[in-house]
Parts: sequence; structure tokens; C-alpha cells
Amino acid sequence: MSPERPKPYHHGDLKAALIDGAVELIAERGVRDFSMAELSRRLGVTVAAPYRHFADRDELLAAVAVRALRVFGQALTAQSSETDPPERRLAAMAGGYVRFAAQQRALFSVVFGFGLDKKGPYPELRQAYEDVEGTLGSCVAELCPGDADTAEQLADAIEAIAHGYATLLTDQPESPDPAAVDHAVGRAARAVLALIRGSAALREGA
Amino acid sequence: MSPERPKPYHHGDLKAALIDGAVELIAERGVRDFSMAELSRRLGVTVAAPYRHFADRDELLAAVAVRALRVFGQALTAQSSETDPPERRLAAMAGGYVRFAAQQRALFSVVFGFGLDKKGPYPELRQAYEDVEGTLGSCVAELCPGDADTAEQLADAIEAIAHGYATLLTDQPESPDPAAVDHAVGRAARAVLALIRGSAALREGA
DNA sequence: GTCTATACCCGGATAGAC
DNA sequence: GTCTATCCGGGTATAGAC
Repeated sequence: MSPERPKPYHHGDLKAALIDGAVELIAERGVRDFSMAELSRRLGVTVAAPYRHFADRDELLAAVAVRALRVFGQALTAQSSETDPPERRLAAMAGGYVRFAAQQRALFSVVFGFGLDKKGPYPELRQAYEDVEGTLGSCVAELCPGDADTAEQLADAIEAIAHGYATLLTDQPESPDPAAVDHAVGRAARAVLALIRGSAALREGA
Repeated sequence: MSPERPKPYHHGDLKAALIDGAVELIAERGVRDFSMAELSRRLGVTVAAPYRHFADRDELLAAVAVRALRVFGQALTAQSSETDPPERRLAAMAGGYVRFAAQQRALFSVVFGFGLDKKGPYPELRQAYEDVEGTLGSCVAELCPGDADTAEQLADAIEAIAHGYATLLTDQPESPDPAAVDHAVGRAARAVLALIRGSAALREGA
């Protein structure tokens, strides 16, 4: 898209540039096909330079994932107001989830197509993920106070719906067009409303 | 694990052996890290041999995906009887979906972690996928006869729930233990029942 | 239908100069 | 903090012999 590479980074903040560039590159190639070598080429530095800032490829990807999770968390709450009733906020969260996945494919794939090991030596990353889950969880708790078991199942199910719509959308090889995104966003939101309405069934036997 | 390679294939049916071996290898390494070279090594043939049977890596993977989709389709209907009411069958399908993803990780990842292009030159693959979606669709149609719009949304939502639980489970780096699988299977099934119960909400405005 | 041999490309990562 | 140069490993795929 941008025909000229202005090389603005050669003696600037390479570390930040690496993260920025990684996001761009992942958006084009996908996480799995992302490489340090190509990233270096694009930034106009040699392949050795990035290793002054990140021990290895995984460490850079973890940094990208942390940034991604922060943006993701904001996307979840961006579509509703704190004064909205919980159901509406939850529906909006599911919509935001799907929209984020579609519009920020690169970031989404780093979060969910990467290891994201709790075990892994990246506690910041795990923490960022738990923050996001907390956003959903507290909203559900508000919806069904005094019934922790149903709340937990409901939170799970909402996450699954959102994640399902999101991944079905993003697993397609071609980027979905904006109309398809809106469509999926709306369906996810409505499915959440339907689920909440029927959530008494969660208490019944398996 | 198996210290002795019996080389049973050297002059047998290499084509079938390649598909079998690919499934095994993908189970261990994941689709993306699967390679023709390592597969050849395991089967005790040279790297050139597979290319007599498959034009390239993608063609072999497509063959694996077709097989995977057939097994997947069976897994969807295996947990319920045709005489069960539609709701129960749908809940069982969601459960079967999740169980398949967890227990046949390799096959699942080939289907959904691969291109699966409709465009791609593998019509057999697309056909197999549509067969699977048909299984779900016809069952939903049975549940809400005369309301095609709701039926379509409901089918979508059920697929999203099942897919969401499945991918959240399988995206973890460690294989989930059997108890966790059962847990997720049950939750997916109950979520589907809740969704169906609340599905009147699907008709309402976005 | 399989093997031998090879061409080719790409990636990760490092040592040591500057 | 970046570069030059390089090692090492791995993958895809092909040509030509048997």
C-alpha cells in the first residue's frame, strides 16, 4: 500500500518499531508465517539487530500479544455505556469481540493462535488475559447476583459464542467484507440475548 | 515412543500410508509444523516418493481434511438417536463437536486450521463440509418448521457455540485432560439447550 | 514407484568488528 | 546498538537413474 519506505527508525526507537512492524507483518502473513528476518528487512536493519531488544522470536511475539490484549479489552467495552443494563452490555461485548477479531485480525491471531501458555515465562501476558476475562465475569455477576454457579456457566457460554463467531469469521482465508462483519456482530449479540433469556436451562441436568 | 520402525509400507500402499502417517504427525506437531520431509522419514521412504502420489503438500493436506470431515460428521450424530427430539439431538451434536475437537485434535485442526478455501481446487473438500453443515441445518429445521429465518440464525448460533467451546479447548498448548473435555462437552450441550429455550429473542431487533 | 542426489530458498541465531 | 558475515538446520520440489 505505501510504496515508499521512509526508514524513519534507523536510529530511533527500534524496539517500538519492531512491535509496530510485527503487527503489520502479522496482519499480512499471519502469526505462523511471521519471521524476524522479514521484519528486519522491512525496517531496514540487519537480522541481528532485533536480538539486542528481544531474546528470541517468542519474546517479541509475547510483547505483541500483551499490546493486543489491552486493545482487545478496550474493544469489549467500547460498544456500550456503563449505565446500560447488564444484558445489553454483554450483548455489546460479544459484538465487540467479533468485530475486534475481524478488524484486528493480526492482534486477535496473536492472542489466540499463539501459545498463551500460563506456564510460559510471560506472566504479563497471562495477567492481561485474566483482566479481559474479568471484564466479562463481573458483568455477568451483575446480571445474576447470588447465583455464582449459573453466572460462571453463563460467562463461559457467552465467551464461547463470541469466540465461535469470531473464529468462524477469521478462519476464512479471505478477509470478510464489512457487511459480513456487521452481520456476524449482530448475530453474536442476538445469540447472547437469547442465551441469557433461556439461561434457566443451565441449571437443569446435563 | 515406538523404538522400532517396522517399515511395513515400503512396497505396499504408500498413498494410504501417507494419509495415515500425516494424521499421526499432525497430531504430534500440529498442521502448520507438519512437513513432507519428516513424514517421508517416518515411513522410511525418501522425500521424493510422496510426490508420486500428491502434487504438493497442500494436496496431501486436503486429502487428510476430507477424511477428517467424514469422521467429524459421524461424531456429530453418534451421541444421539434419530428418535430423540430435535433439541436433544442438537445438544448432543454440540457435545459431539466439542468432543471430536478435543479427542481428534489433529483432524479438527486440519479442517479448521487449514485454508479450507471454497475457491481452492478441492471441491471434494467443500462438499464434505457442506454435508456436515447440512446435518445441523436439517435438524434445526425440524425444530422450528415454518420459520426459516429463525432456523438459520439458530443453526448459526449453535455452530458458533460448539465451535467456540471447541477452539477454546484446543487452543491451549497442553492437551486437555478427560475430565476437562467432559466438562466442556456438557457445558456446550447445556448452552445449546438454553439458547433454544431463549431463541424467541432472535426475532427481536438488533 | 522408488531412490540418489541435488538445487534452491528460507528461517533462527551468534561472533566479533565498528 | 547496529552491521558484516556466517553457521546451521529445515523445508519443497525436481531430474534422472534404476
